[in-house]
Amino acid sequence: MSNQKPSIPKGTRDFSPTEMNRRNYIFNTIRGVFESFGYQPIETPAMENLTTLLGKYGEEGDKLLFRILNSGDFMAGVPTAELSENNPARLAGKISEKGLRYDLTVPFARYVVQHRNEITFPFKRYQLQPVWRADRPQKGRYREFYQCDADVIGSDSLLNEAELLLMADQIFESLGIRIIIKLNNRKILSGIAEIIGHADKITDITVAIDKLDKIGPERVNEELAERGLDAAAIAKLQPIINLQGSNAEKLKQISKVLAASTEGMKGISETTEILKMADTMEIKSQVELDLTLARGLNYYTGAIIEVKAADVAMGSICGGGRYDNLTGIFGLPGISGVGISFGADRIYDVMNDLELFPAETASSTRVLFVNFGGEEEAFCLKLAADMRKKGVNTEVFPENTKIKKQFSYADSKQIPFVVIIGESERLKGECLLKNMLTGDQVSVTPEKLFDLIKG
RNA sequence: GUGGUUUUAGCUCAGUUGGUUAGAGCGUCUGAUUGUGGUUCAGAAGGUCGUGGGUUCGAGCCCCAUAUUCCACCCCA
Repeated sequence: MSNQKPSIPKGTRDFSPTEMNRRNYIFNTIRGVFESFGYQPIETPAMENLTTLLGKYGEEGDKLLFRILNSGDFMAGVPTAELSENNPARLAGKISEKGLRYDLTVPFARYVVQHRNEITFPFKRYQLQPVWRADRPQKGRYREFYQCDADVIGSDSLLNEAELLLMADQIFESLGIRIIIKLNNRKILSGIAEIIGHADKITDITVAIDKLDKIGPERVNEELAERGLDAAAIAKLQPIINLQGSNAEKLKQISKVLAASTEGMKGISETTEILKMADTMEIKSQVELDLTLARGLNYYTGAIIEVKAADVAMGSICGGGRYDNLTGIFGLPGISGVGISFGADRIYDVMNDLELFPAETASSTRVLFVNFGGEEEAFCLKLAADMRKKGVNTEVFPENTKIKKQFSYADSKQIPFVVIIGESERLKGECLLKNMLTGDQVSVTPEKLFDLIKG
């Protein structure tokens, strides 16, 4: 066996105990809010059939799918002629029929169709699982990362949209992250495209407008021209590109432009309604109507939601929207869904940058019993079991080694209390409790230990 | 997928025009202290310089390939 250097694939990471404690803090917060709104957990397999995944994320998405080589003799069904053809796409289809999931929404759509007879609609589910993308890694971008999705399927009510905004508001408030919620609507975008006479160019228009705050209005106009829009159409777009003011003012201005578009006006009334409900729900974060928001255009049909951290430059940390016919491709048309997805890894990075993690996320152990072996050890084990029954996270040091070593251990794990029971303490029926933070020691009876430790 | 960038001890980084045995801080371990951590002092361990080739009397340093990191584009959580 040669001595190989250990490594992990590009864009993946190990999570050490401190990171895991912090990540779990994020997951628990998200899960808690999801459950408080009545969402129920499901999980789906890491891998899906490629037929489920392909074609759902556009051409780019297909390229970013991790494919799994068929087991056994994966070359069995490939005619020798095709090997020399140099057609990777065609060959890939024959030697691979499974892939790692790219997001949680498409597998969920598949799940809903497959389990339609067990599900009561509206169905509210949440799902906290990793997804994989063969993207080139950079800051805030990983090849394996966790999404935390909450979706409602089988309800057209805009109450769901507003509720998702409220959940985002509550989650980021309890994590201590100040956010800006951006809201848009696919129907408004369609209306704009329709009005300027380029309904077919909606993707080009939105992709270009999406870059507004990045490259500025002039270069957006250049890009629009490059993407095949005539001068008249670009001129008509200017009121949209230069849109300013409060949400109400923006809606007023857009409705003037879109008056002739039924779909556009529908988008405006939806957005007005969502904003009104968000207001009733007393959402604390800033909610901003932003027409340049064009994420996930491949399947969103109504509201589009994106959340950015107010105090850190990072891609979006949360995104979502309504999709009217996602289950249609799997043979169940006419079911509308709306969902939101939290990017746990980016939220972690934001919290790390802003130093928002509470100190107690460092370790979960509250008390360590020093081990002196023999009868003292037996005594400690009983006491420790009692502590755990009362809900205190408790460790007994596994070996009778030097006290110094045992204290160092407690210190490095940031365990706040250490209990010392040596022969003299045991004979007196007492234990010595040390507070590691202050350095104070008190001698107490085992009965009183819990009260002093429970915090 | 395109262009650029990074890689030296567990971590963060020095390392001169290519020249003896590659250094520091932090961390780890041991001891000062056989019932006390975090502070202090002393000592020790830890490197095929990302990997594989090449040039050279001689390569951490130069050349090629490759992996990896980060950044911009594309796209996205």
